[in-house]
Amino acid sequence: MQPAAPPRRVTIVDVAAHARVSTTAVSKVIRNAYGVSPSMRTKVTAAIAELGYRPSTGARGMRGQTYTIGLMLPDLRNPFFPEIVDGFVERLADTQYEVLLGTSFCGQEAESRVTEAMIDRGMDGVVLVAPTAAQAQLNRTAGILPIVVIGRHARSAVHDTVVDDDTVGAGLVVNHLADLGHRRIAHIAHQEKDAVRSAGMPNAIRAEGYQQAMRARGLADEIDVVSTSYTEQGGYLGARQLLGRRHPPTAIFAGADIAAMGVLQALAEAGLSVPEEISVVGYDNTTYAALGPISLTSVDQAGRQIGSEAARVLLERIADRQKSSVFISTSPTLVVRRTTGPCPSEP
Amino acid sequence: MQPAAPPRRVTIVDVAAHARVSTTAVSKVIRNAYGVSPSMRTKVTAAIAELGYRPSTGARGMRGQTYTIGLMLPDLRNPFFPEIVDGFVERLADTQYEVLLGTSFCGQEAESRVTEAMIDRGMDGVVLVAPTAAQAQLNRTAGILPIVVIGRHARSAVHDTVVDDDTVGAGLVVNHLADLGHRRIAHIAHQEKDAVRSAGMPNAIRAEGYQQAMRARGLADEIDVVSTSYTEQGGYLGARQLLGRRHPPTAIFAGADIAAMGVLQALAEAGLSVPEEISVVGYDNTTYAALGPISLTSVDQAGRQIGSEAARVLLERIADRQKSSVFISTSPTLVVRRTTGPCPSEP
DNA sequence: CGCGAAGTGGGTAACGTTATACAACTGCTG
DNA sequence: CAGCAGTTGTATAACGTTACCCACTTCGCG
Repeated sequence: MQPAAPPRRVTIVDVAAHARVSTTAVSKVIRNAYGVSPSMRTKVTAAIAELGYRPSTGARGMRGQTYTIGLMLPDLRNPFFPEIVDGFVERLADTQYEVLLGTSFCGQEAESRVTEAMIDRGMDGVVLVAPTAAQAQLNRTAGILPIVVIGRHARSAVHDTVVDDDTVGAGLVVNHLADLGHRRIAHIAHQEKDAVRSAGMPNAIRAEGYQQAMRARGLADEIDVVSTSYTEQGGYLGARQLLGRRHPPTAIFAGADIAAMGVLQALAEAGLSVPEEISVVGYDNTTYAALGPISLTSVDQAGRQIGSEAARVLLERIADRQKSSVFISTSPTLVVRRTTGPCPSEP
Repeated sequence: MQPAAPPRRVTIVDVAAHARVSTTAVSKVIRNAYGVSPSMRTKVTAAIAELGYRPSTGARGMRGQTYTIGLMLPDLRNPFFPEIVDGFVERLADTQYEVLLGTSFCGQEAESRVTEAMIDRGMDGVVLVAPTAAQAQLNRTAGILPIVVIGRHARSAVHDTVVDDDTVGAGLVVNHLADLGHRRIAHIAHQEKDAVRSAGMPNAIRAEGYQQAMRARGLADEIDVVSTSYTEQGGYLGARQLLGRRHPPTAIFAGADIAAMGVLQALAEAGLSVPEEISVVGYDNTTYAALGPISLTSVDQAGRQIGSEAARVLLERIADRQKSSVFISTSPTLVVRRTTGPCPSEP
């Protein structure tokens, strides 16, 4: 006895035969195209339901749209990205579009591989979150299909961009700490291997914004940047370095929450209590920051909003590929929790 | 002046013309099919490179494979899932397959929507991580395309399954705590709305395994299960409930790390020090647990291995759809960190 | 009543790829 | 040297859908 033969999929032809109409008619109905009478619609809809028909995306793609949008994330562990995804998917919820995700695992090569894969699969549009590809490469991709770039501060004429204003975010942090009386506020930055790449990337902007804000508060002399990486390890090493200073900072602004975790660990090992002896701030307001036992003051990037805006402009561009490109900048907010407090008075 | 017309994509016909061979020949080369001479291969490969040709997945799908595999995650925030993805993708790295991700946002409806979307897109196979669909539904899907189910303990004759042995995992926790002298070991479980659904799901197995292990250690009388949910809030509420007992537990086994976060928060608020006064254990060994300031003892599910095994069996099934189904069970390990310690002596 | 416009349905030719079948050629065997 | 088995390349027909065009009906209006 053979195991049940793989049942052939129901096609538009089957539906047409069942409803005793042409395939063209069925196609019109499923596309909501012009030229179908109500009675026709009823008949066809019924046939579709009875047969459980679902259009083949592959075949559709050969003639036009696939109703599929690709969203590339650099990494699945940073809890900030799901915020973007939420906002994005929510916006697309009552459209016909489906969202499929890809991840580059923070690698250049995988990033382009995934991007190409999405193009090959006929996606109607693609969102690239914090891509590391060269701008020229992004422009080339934008020539093939509509794309939205999230998190790169460079403007492009050929694709839309959505960013969070990291300059403002860094300013929020510095002002908050300065308002608490801190002067020796240090920053832990992420050092990109490739310096050229780094320009316009969030990490560079944050470091820049930090220095700018310090100067604005008359703290130019106190500027102290340690360049490691946005990792727990990077934060740990950065903090160790800062604690070794002749005059250690009274506040540390880590460029990312994950780095702040390493900072907290280093401080705990050094026997320093937070925030009594030293304050710590992160960036991204990830779920790490919100965890009760951590309760880290952080900058919230309005990820949902970013995702939502990205979906909006992508749909607009899919509808009109000639429209001029858009640059959207959202404003971050500061979430004060329990790792920041008044500057301890000097002994 | 018109903005550059969307350049038509290079097709197999273009390659064939450029290399002065038939499209069939090109097709054979890109598929590594039988019947191509070395010289032909060289010619075609060169033409492909020169033209930058990439096959259209949609068109391929109409005749056979799409070289695409779908991986559905219930949620993007649980840091355990990326482990599975890593192992999965790694295994597929040197195949032609691309992996695209989908997420159900822990919702029944979205789960089936995404699954259907993957089927419509002609995926060659799909991996479902901790799906909530009824078993009958899973079997139906398995009739359409190869699927691997991760995390459901029920065996199926029509699809492959990979699970981590949660019974063993719960046993590791209980034994570890009992070895430390604890007797009043409580468990915080996840209560599924739909009791039927719950059977075979990891949460149910963990609770069951906990009770089994307690009995095995002669602690049957101390069994104490609080049913809330695998969320920070759930852990918090569960812990509060346990602390209100006449004889509060000296150790709490939360069924998931995220719940353990809530437990730690509740303990901190109650002024109890961990692990001196009370021990806490999580499950999943997520990145939360590994964070320095948290340092939670947890059960590691070998996510990479699960993903890797899933990829292996999926490829096998794609190669031979008639092969009999496989049930793979991996063994968890206990990662001891700083939230567990000896049972405090009674005052 | 004639005629155009609007509305409705269908026929057909793509879209880019692969599976199948087959033709042409090679080299070997008896 | 006939015959046969491999080997190598090609022609062709799908696969499921949609865009385009055309035919037919109905209706309103001069």
